[in-house]
Amino acid sequence: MSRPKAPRVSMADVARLAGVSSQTVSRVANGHPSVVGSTRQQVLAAMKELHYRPNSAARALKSGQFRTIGVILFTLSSTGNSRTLEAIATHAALQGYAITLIPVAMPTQDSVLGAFTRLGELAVDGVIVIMEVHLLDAATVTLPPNVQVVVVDSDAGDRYTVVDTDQADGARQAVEHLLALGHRTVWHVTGPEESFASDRRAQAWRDTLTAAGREIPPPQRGDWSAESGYRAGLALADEPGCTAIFAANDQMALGVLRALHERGRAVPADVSVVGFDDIPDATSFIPPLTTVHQDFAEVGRRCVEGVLRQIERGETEHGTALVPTRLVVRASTAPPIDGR
Amino acid sequence: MSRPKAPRVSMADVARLAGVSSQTVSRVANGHPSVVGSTRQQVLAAMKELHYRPNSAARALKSGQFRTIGVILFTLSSTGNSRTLEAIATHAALQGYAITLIPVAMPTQDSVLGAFTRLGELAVDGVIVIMEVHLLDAATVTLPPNVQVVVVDSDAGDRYTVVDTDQADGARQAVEHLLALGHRTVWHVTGPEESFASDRRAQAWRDTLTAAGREIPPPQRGDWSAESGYRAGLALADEPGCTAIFAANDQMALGVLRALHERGRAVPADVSVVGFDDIPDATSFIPPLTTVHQDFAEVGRRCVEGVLRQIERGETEHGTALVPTRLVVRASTAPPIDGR
DNA sequence: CGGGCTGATGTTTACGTAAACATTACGCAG
DNA sequence: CTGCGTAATGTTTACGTAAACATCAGCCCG
Repeated sequence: MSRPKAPRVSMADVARLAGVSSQTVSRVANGHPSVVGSTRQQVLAAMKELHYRPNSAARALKSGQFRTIGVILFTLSSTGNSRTLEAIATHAALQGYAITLIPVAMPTQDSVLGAFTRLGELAVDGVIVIMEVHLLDAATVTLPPNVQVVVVDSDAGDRYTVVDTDQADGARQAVEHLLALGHRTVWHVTGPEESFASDRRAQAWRDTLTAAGREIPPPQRGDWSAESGYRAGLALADEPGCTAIFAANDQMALGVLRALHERGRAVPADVSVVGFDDIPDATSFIPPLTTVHQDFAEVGRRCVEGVLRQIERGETEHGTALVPTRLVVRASTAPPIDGR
Repeated sequence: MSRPKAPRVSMADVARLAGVSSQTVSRVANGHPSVVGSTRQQVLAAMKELHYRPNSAARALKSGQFRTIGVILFTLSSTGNSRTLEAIATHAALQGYAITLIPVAMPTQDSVLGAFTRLGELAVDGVIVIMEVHLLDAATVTLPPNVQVVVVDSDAGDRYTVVDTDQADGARQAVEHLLALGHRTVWHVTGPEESFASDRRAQAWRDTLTAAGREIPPPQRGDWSAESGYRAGLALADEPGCTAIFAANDQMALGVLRALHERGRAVPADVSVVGFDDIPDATSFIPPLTTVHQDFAEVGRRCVEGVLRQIERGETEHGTALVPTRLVVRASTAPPIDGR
């Protein structure tokens, strides 16, 4: 039934039908000016009749460009990654670039190295790495020389072009919001150790408390998952002085909310909770979550701009571009009950 | 600082250094048997020294195959899509295939048509469409003849190869679970109209109630978002006879939980709630959500298998492959309070 | 009125790979 | 010892496109 041997239509076929040379077909395809109107019409008609589609492999071979950007990432399960990826794909498409996904099975240097090795054979002009950069360091040696790199989630702005959310400022806003409400100090649930974003948020949390002259409670280590937030929340629910919690992402905040609920600590009456990310579901948490809004779309847009600038203009300017964040106040934060 | 003109290393360069012909290099690269050991070693050494990487464009031009699968989807914001995509990417990589993302800006026929037109020029051997198939119908005519298609979220098994979760059976399990607990009937919050998955779940809900001889309450229309679930939940909270709600996905269930909470209806004491998807966060809802687990990894794996079978063996067998679902009972369901 | 110039189109070539075909050299059988 | 077969390697060619160069016709200006 199906014909696997569908013969591909080439410029030569179109040229034959239109009665011109294949070079003229090429000129029409690329919008070259020096083709007279009547000829152009003939060629266009022939293209349409034969359903001509340019062969991207030949085009890439000739031009040395693939018009494709590779995106290396570890997982799509985190909201941040998948939303950044979506924004990247959208903006790349707008610029006429396709996206090739390069998933890395596990966040180990071996896996990353493997991904980069494969990358050498892949048809990409540039790469966006959504990953902590330390994992990338070992792999750098094998990076094909023509491939440009932009990195998210890193502080390696001296060696790469880095685009990231302004993690520190977001965390500062969260902590200051809680302090401004009158809380004596703020407890923190962190992300996993390997994450630069988590580090950065924790550091800013510490710095903001220090700057305000507040005590720094021991941080609870999480792993971004709601489950880990739940465990941290159970621990914090038993801390008598804990009236304000800043969770490093919304999913852990969800877990914290559940733990507090189970232990009979009311939010925000007894304890205030702030998250980070502003995932769409955050408005429907119980109660709706005060959180730090990240502009993933903007991060994606700047990533694409960054690689394209490198690819098309050969500019390799390193440095870090920070995308601002914004605190969104909902119902999970309130002043503490005095006299506790 | 950077050298944009890094000259690409070709087989000819390797051949020169190794003192053989480029054809011999090709044979070594492709593991052809008739190359004697010593020659092979020389070539491999030369490859390593020059950091040779095969040029995929040339290879594709020669072979007519790109070893790439395109994935067309509308959005990554839904858990299902992004997790299916991740599974697809992982399995494709295992088979030596890359994934090219083709995002469609809006779920309109025009957008889809545009995506498919671009597709013609893209370097892909096959396509996986994660989208309701009706949107695809208008675009089909422009599908390049060599490209194989597998569809998710559709009942078009007579015209395409379709892989999907067994939506109907999942919904049936959810409803039967609630009836078995003793609820008189089950109310339903649906997904958006255009979604086949939503239709299918709603249909199975209706059928299961009918088969049990129960009354069928008017369904509440949602759009997959937690916000829409919240609105539906507010409406249902005021329904006196409503003791059991089946939401067509977990996010809408989250919204329902919040609405019930705000109206003072306890879950599961007053009302039981069941979701669909089993997103990781579902364990941390208040209370932890009983839901229908979808095996996205398996869906992704079968999609890849399906396209590859078509690409590599030219088999174009249509039909629908259903991936089974499993009800996960947590704390959001319980028998109704009698005498209401 | 003719030479050169410009604009439209055709011809040649190269991109990197790999199939198809050609050429060695070596070993073994007659 | 000669010839043939086979295994190893080299040479040619084609894939589809587009840059570079070549050709041709018409027209402007001296």
